[in-house]
Amino acid sequence: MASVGKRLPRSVREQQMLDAAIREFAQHGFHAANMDAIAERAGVSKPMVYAYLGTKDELFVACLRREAGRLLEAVAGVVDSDLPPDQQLWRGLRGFFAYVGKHRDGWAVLYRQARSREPFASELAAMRRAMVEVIAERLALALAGHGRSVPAEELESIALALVGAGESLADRLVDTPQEDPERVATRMMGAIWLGAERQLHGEVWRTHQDQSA
Amino acid sequence: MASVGKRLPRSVREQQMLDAAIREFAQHGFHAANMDAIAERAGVSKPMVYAYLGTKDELFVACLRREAGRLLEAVAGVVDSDLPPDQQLWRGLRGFFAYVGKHRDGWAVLYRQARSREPFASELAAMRRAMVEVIAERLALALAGHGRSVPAEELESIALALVGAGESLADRLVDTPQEDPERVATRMMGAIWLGAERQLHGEVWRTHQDQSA
Amino acid sequence: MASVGKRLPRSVREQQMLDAAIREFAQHGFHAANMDAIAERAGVSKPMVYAYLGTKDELFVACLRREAGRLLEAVAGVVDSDLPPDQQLWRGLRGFFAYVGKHRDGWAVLYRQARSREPFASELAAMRRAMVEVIAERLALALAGHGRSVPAEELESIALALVGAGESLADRLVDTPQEDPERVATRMMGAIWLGAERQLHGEVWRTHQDQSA
Amino acid sequence: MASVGKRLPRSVREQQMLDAAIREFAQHGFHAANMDAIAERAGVSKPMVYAYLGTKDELFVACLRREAGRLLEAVAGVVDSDLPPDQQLWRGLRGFFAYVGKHRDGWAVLYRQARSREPFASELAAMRRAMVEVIAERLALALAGHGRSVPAEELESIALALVGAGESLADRLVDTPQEDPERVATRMMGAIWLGAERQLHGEVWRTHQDQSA
DNA sequence: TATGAATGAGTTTTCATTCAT
DNA sequence: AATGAATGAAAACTCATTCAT
Repeated sequence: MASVGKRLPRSVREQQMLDAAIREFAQHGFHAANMDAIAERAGVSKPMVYAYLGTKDELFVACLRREAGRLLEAVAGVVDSDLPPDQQLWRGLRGFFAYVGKHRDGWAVLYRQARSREPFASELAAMRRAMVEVIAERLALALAGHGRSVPAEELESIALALVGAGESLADRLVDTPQEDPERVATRMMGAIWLGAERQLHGEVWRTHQDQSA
Repeated sequence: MASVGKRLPRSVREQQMLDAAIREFAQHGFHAANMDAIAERAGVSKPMVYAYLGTKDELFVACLRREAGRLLEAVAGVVDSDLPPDQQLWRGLRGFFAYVGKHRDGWAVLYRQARSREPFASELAAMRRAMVEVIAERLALALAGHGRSVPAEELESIALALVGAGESLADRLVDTPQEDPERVATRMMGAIWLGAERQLHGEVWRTHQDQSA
Repeated sequence: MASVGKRLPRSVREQQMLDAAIREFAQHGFHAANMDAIAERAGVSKPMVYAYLGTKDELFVACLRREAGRLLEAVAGVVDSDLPPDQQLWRGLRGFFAYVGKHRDGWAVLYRQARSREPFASELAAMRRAMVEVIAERLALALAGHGRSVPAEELESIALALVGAGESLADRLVDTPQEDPERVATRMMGAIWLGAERQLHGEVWRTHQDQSA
Repeated sequence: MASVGKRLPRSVREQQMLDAAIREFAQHGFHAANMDAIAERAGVSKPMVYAYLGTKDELFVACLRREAGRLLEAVAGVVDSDLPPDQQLWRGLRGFFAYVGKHRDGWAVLYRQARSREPFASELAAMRRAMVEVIAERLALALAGHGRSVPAEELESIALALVGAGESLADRLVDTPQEDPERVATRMMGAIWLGAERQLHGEVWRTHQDQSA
């Protein structure tokens, strides 16, 4: 259906299958996704899918990995570790939202699926932790540059909140065709960075803080 | 198994079933959850479950609603709309994390499940939107109190980021037994509010902002 | 198909299913046997089979066990351990062949199937070993009664040969409708016992034995 | 994998394939045996297997035939029809067990497998019948040499029992690496021949025989 | 000669769901 | 009110077998 040509080399077919699978997974969710449907979308018989990409689980993981890789490239390609931290953050976010906005069927949706379904959740959780680590580290570097330091736990919470906020905005971006990735990135910088910066400069929010101080 | 089929009144039975269902859903996820298992956990035969709570989907929705209701109560019970906005936020967050921390099998898990699975996703999305609205509104009120205003879109993004950050931290809270809800709430205030406040006071983050200013 | 009645108690249905399964297995062999066909033969839907008797493997084992039990009863019921060993052997054989002859679809065929297919083979091998042990023991007792003894290994080989001969004759019995179980038993006694007796009396066959001695 | 696709002559390739197939069949049984695996073991692509040896069934039969032929040679090569019957039997058995002991994969797998699986069973049954005939004939000749005769049916039963005992011992031989073929053959002669001889000499076992006589 | 690519057809197994009692 | 008995429907996965190159 998707293609007419027969007898293509393996690498090509695999990409077709991944494309098909990603669409199907994105549309119906992991469970409701149907191996028959995936095969049909790819213009291939089911056994080919199994032969090339294995089990449904394995196939899903393959999709996840391909999309994660692409996203990573898209982000890594625009972040330069010599820049000041807020510029890094900004570029990273812009790259991230741009990618998500461009591939509305890709990463973000799979990610949603995977987060709640073992055995993918664990794998994803690891990726996520890695990303949180990276961000926390950048923040620590930025602090060090200002001669300050903040407890690691604190930093991780900031990073985690940041990631969560990013996911949340990405979700909306995916579901809202007219939304502009660049604007989303800008807003997120506004919502997050300004506060993070204050924290990094030593300000603390306290239950009974004196607001005017 | 859980109880000895004692000819209980309908409302009690229903609660038992919901308890059982929530555990099962939390443990295995919506799809892998098994109606047989739920019935057994509830100490009831399957037809009873169907008679009282309907289809698997309906049952899940019932679970969702009960937990959402309880969470809402928990939060609404501690927020007083006469307080200054940051205090409202703080109390709301504390209530939220406290509830999530106490019912690790409840809301957060169902929520995770539901977000990626139609037809629940839409319903959840609605709840979520409502919550974002509420928060955005509070922020607007606070601003008005300071004689300022910010475009509605901006406010919603802030609120959305806030909600996302909250979910993210709640997720970790659920998965991390030793984590203390109070501390999580405090950190979140730090990570978010400080920044939101700056935004609310008119500061803006810009691509080429002058960092030293 | 086999029955018309609906809504029968579990125990009855289980027997019907076992009957059906045994026929199917006997007719087509384990692998080629078809769960659909078994269900149909039993006049039941497939899920019932799975619900009551489990997996194809488990079902086969259940068949095996039922038939083994019946055979055992049939044999044990006619052997009296107070009789002299040759009488025990004779009665055991007669019971065995009689049973096999009467249930040509039952034990012998399943046994054939099972011997070559893991994971049943191991289980069967155990039964077989047990039977060989029992026979070897009887032989040892008989010898002791005559004040003689023979190395255990030797005895086991005799017993094993005996069992093999029995299986062989049983196989033919199953495939040869006109054959008479009683006659088969008699012949086997002739072919085996006369020789065993000589061995038990101390005679030995040797490569270069003097035949006239 | 086994060899490096060297453009070998057909006959060689065929033998390699048969070797591979026999191993696979022996290891997994006919059904579970996998054509892919066989091809891989043979270091050849699947279409080659089909081109040279045909269908899975045909391939199995080919294996069967090759092994049967070799076994036959091994036995026929050592039996001299001028020898006295017990010597013929002895040599035959020794040859048989020696072969089985040396080619554990061939015998066990093929023969064991084939006995329970149509359409091979019939073919095997024929071989078996032939062998029983041959043995019965030898026995008849031996009897004639002594001026005696025994009903054909009787002889066949003896032969059949003999074959069964042989198979049984062969099976154990296959499963018991430390067992010595020569010893097995000796024991079988002891267990079987002594009795057969008595029968051939006119003794009969009877239900109520006088044991002391 | 030799093979990577491709598939039709079938199997076991599982579940949500509903009668009949 | 309550349940054991029963099933329709579907989904994942496998394999022997054959083209097209």
